Amino acid sequence: MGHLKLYNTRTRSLETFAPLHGNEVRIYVCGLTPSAQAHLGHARSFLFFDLLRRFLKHKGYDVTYVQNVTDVDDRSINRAKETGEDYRSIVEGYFDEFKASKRALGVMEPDAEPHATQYVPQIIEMIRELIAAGHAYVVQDGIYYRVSSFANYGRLSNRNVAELEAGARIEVDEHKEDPLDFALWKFAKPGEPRWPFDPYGDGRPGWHIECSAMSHALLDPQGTGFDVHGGGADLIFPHHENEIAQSRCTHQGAPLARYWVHNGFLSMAGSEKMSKSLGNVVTVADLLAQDPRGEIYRFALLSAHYRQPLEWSESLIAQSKATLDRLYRVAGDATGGAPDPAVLEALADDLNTPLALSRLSAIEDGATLRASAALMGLLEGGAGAWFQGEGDSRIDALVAARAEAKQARDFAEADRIRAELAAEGIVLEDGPQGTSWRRA
RNA sequence: GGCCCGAUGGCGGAGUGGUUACGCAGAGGACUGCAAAUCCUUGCACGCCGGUUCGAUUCCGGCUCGGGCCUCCA
Repeated sequence: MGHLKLYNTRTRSLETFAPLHGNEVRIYVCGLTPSAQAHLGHARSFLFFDLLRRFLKHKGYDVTYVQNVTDVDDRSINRAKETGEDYRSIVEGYFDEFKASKRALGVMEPDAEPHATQYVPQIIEMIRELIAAGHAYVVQDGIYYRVSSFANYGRLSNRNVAELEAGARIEVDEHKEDPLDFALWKFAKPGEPRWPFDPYGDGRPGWHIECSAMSHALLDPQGTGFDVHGGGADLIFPHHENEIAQSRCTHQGAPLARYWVHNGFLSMAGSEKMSKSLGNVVTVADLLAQDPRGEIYRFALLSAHYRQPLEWSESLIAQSKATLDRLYRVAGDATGGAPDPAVLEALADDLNTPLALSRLSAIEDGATLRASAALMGLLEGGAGAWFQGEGDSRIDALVAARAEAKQARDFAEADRIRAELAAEGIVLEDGPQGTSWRRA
């Protein structure tokens, strides 16, 4: 075991992880564009990278984790136009909601959460460099990256430019030299948010350049590359391909990141990838309304390997809840254990969480179980919190009344009380120390 | 059309060239006033067709089916 093996999209193989510099691990994950409500699929991605981060920290690495926020884009601007609201309040609203969801799932805060609009100077600087080097050109509606100027374009996603051009749709925008060229800067139309960029014109950054500029500013000021770049599998092309093109051309050709890590998608049962446009979304808030124990959903999301598709269903939730219930019973209130090597080994194997979760089930010692589960951010609540709720005097009174009835061998009354509680989702368990209760 | 990934028992989901995943659900038993929880026992499997092999769910090829990307996307 020992070393982490991680699947690298760039080489399409499992590699043994080693940091670029000493004990430092620098991770950049493409975050959210909060111009619409985020859903569970987004949560899955950030939950996975949270796990990677926790694991590397556990391994003793000094991890810096950066996750950006694309706080201005076409969609938020359009929504602002429709509703008359400021695009910033739209973005902030969705972003705050999503932060709450992440908290509920036990996802740690990133070390930095740069917003694109805070890095406009750095973005502009990078665009200037690209123009100066002949990698970008200015036309009527914006500034574009010249894909043909970068020989390695397509390397990450295993595509070649000729095929991409053959398959490219006819662009509405005929200002570009080539359909594959992408926007670095979009000139502002009347009423749109704008930042000055002399001498070319006011406007806003394109999506791809934001990530190149922010990872450079926060993780890699030397431009020699950082360790892990992550995101959803749908970002491989074109987003990450474009980032590489931009960054390598401004960093004397150094690779942008050593490991490229991508997670698979979440779908609804019998459906395609979860997405707003298909209307098949579930939000974390929806789930929390059903059962506020966010850990259930964390567990459920970890039950499939991160690169595999995961089909979300009611039965997955029920299974996760049942398993977690049992784990909490085994864990009890034990503390001070060390993680089980078998769990560590499973996680070291490309974060094989389904295997790690099954290893967890085999642990009999409460302290070991808790320490092992903690690696995945699980079982972090007290056993009492999970089972008992927080001392409800009404329920306690009913339980006491039932005990009396039992004492008097009035089982009809005892069962009536039990049924009454069961109707509101309270399950009673009689043990040697008396009766305890939990929420079903 | 191009590129990529997957196909395991009722469900989720590992793994392996020849013997057990594991969890949830189910069945039987113990315990219980009856339950619940717990413990014991237990049934159920490797998409199809070829090939390699003494032997393949595991390796190779083909096929079928499913998913993803090729346009904004976690």
